[in-house]
Amino acid sequence: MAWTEDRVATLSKLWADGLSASQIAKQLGGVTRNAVIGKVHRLGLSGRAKPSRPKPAKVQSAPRPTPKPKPARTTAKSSASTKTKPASTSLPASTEPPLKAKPLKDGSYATILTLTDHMCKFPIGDPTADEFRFCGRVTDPDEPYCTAHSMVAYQPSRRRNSSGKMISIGPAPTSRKRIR
DNA sequence: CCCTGATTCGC
DNA sequence: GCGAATCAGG
Repeated sequence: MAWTEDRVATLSKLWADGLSASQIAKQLGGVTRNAVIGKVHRLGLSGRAKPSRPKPAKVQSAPRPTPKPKPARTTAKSSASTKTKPASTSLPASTEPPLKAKPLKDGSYATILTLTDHMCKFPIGDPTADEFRFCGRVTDPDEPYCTAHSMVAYQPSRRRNSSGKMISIGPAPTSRKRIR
């Protein structure tokens, strides 16, 4: 399974959303959690919830039989500070858009198998549940999400409504399913 | 024992 | 670049 643009986009979103690698792997399908983690590292976005760690005192002193006498690895690549995630779209309004999860109304939902190029790939529902689907609305040829969902997807930070109601779209890092 | 991410290295 | 194997920690 190749890492297409939309899959990488989904991966990035879910990873930034706080989902674990195994959950992302199950959702994407065809990959293991190791693949997800490996890709995440390759993309350069490994530490997401670790802003307070300028000195990664890794205790990698394990006597693993891995000969590595060449420390030519310049660790000066982690330059990302507490910067927010770059949003491709413009900054949304102060209040969240009135757009909620909107699956197809004729009953046919888009799944990971029925997704095509111009279908919105915004995840809806619990990723670990069987009822998990995607938006499926028409999108621009470039963006993985429909116009409305792209704004939601690239929100800089999660906010709660004044009535204590969470934005009920996207995957929620709740519930864990037993596998294996 | 279950899970998590991190790293290495053969492909 | 990819990901299984492995490591290390919670």
